[in-house]
Amino acid sequence: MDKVFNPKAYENKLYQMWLNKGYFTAHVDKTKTPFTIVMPPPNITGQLHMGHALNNTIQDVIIRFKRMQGFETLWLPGTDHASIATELKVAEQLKKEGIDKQDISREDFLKRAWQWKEQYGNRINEQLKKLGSSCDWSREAFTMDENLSRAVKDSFVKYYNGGLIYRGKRIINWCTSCRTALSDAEVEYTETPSYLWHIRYPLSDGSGFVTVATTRPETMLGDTAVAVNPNDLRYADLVGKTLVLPLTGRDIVIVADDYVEKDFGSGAVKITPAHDPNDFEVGLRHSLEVIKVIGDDGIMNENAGAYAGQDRFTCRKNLIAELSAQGFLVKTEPYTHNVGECYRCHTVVEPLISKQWFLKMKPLTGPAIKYVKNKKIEYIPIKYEKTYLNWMYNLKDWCISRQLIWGHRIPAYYCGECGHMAVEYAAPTKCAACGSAKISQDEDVLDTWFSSALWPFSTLGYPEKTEDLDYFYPTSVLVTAYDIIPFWVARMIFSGLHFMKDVPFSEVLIHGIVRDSEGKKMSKSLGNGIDPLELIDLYGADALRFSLSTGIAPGSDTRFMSEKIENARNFMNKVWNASRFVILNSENQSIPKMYTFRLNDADKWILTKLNKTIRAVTKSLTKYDIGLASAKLYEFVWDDFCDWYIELCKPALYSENAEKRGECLSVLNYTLVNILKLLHPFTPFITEEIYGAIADKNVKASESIMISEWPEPVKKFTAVKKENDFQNIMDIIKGIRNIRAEMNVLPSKKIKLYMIAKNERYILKNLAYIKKLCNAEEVVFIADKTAVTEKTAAAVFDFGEVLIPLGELLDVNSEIERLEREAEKVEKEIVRGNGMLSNTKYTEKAPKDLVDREREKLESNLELKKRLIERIEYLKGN
RNA sequence: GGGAGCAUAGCUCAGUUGGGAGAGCAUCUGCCUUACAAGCAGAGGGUCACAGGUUCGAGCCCUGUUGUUCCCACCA
Repeated sequence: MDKVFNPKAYENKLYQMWLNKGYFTAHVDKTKTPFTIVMPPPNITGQLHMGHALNNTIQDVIIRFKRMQGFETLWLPGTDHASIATELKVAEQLKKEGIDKQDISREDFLKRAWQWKEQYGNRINEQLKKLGSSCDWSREAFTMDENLSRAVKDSFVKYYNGGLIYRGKRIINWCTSCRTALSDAEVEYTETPSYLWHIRYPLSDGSGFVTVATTRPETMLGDTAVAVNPNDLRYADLVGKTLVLPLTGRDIVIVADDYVEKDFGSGAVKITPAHDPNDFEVGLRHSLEVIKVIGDDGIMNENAGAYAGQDRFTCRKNLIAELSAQGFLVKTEPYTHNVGECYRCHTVVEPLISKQWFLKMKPLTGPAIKYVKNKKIEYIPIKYEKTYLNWMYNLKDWCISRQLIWGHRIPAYYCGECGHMAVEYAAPTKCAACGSAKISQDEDVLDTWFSSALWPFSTLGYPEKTEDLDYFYPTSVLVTAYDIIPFWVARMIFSGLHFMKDVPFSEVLIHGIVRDSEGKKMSKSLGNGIDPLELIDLYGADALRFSLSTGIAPGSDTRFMSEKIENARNFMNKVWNASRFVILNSENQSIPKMYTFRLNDADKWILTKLNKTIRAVTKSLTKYDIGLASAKLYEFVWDDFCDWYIELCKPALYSENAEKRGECLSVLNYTLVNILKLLHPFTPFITEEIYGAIADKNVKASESIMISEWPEPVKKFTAVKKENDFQNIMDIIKGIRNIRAEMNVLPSKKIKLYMIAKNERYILKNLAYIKKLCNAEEVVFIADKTAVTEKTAAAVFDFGEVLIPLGELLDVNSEIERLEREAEKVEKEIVRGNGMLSNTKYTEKAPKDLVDREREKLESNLELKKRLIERIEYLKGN
């Protein structure tokens, strides 16, 4: 084994070994309980970033833990076709070749998109393998695979036949750059400083004017009314009259509508039904004309009169200038408001009226709310349930059609003769109404998220009734970041309930996002992203995984800091070297099986600690509290096992007694293997590599740690009391070390110790530890401190004293001061303990074992105080 | 406008059912002690944002205040 751990030497090799052995592949096995996770499918445009690394580390920790616990685990990977994102990438690629997307045929574009998929679609999966992800690649899915597309078509037709999908003209969010409709969830709002322009609309009869305010003046060309609040006395007698729309000369009517707030602005609102959702509603209520003035490309259209052909923002500028010149512009007020942008290309979204396909939300959200409220689906942490419910309550119908090429084409067919529309699973050959064969399919594709919503069951074979679907659905836990709850989690829930009549998963584990060291979101535009692959290259996949899974609390964001991964790397090195120590010492030794020999006090101590760690880690992982589990492990491995137990083992290991050596190695190997197992879900590579090198056959039951059994606590010995006793030995060691350090005794200097102890026999039994760990060469037990005439410093305990002769190194006065400080501390403890125990309410109400412990503490403190005072008196007397 | 979170050591963060405040990094001291200097031993450092309340007991539960972050809505 190398002196320093070297992940590059084994990571790829081990992953290949796992693959070859088929450990990742799940089987339908009715004798076992399934545990299933469907991976949030990364986009085929994607490259592994820290978010993926965190998300997949968490999933892999859970899956590996459950696999070792004996569940039939399936972690199902796959990728998403990412309609808009991919289409943008492909169009970009074409542009570099001088080809405009509009200029090539649908078929040619699709060919290119599939080429992209072939070329880059698998990139991220290869990167996930580097991370150690133990997913079942044999079941890998892609949202546009034939069977998944079948699920999409099937569910669309079912929704349609059930009256849940309809086609209609509504105001939708339109991206003028992607040239497609977007759902509400796909619009990102950013606060943007702009202006509120106040414009004067003259009354047709010349008797005055009404002032309206707007942030989007260019839409006034499509105004068909001005609305006021019905209770607004200022405008009461104007309702029904007409105004002349400036610059157009068109007459528009004044209507009264509750939507208008009296107190905002002038209390009069221009109404553009074609370009604003609220105005559209007003328009419906008052049967207003709908005039669309902005085209799909963001250019003013023929209805914009003189402004036709101008870009919407150029038009805005020109229009303002003209209004101002003609005296219609009353005021220009600075105004900051939220502007919607396309979540993919960040072009300002234009609300406009358009004929689109919608999925009705109300019938679907009902069950989706009920199942979550009834805890059939549990959010972890629970606070995200509110985020989800809040979103569900306020859902409007989902615009699911996209004017894109790359995606699932909508299975609606139109007759070229009579216009009859049919929504069918398979394309009809002739029109059902007129018999014509002139049938064409709807040009639109579906929102990417429509297919993502079916992921937990489409990947398992739906709509076929497959064995997989039967066995693995509902899945167990969904692991994802909170930012995707509306897009994905919510939609999977209502889709699963609707089509499968059962929840898609029973738990949703929400984690945070990885931010940079200053707490900023990592993004391409900021250039503050950190490449996980570089980190793997520098520190190893295990270090990256461990740094991502430690110090995190469920649901909260983490900052990435290089210190953190360095620390994780150091920990890996620690594990490596501790293992090296055990393995090298085990060479050519005869090692007995555990529990065939008498355990010594140090063994009992470490095994008790191991038992506690096994319980704690298992409990935390069961609750998916990855951060807590890894922290407990870290502490046990580094502090208890490495810093204490290994050191305690050295006297025995370096002794001539082969039997003792073997027994010691038995406990060392046993503890080490358990540590490796507990650590394996977090750091699979290093633990597998070390497991392979373990020589003690007694503790190695399987060929790979990955498929070994999860540790169970051993109830064989009641070591709690022993642990306390051994704590005395550790306290003695710590006390002596402290004095040595404070008195500047060189570590290499051997010292002599005098001991006065009530539990002399126990200490005697464990004396070798004290001698070794304190570098003491001689220990003399005495009955009374007066037996020592040398100048000594003292470590004082409730059970005795350790006197360390220091000769001229010792300044008696400062030793007295040191002991007095200690006595003071103890006195405080005594006052506190007395206070609590004299409070009858406490002794009555607090748990009995707690009170007992408090009593014991008080007693030992009283004893300690007594000894300290005696010691101080003694020194003063000299 | 509505909702949620956060505030703990110099920094970044943990903190289980309410039962004597923790880690890493940084700082200070001493050590290459035959697993590990990516290390070892020792030390210092906290009014758990503030003010109330519940309780025998509060970092943790309740109310309010201040600061801060995020999500949703989109009143022109």
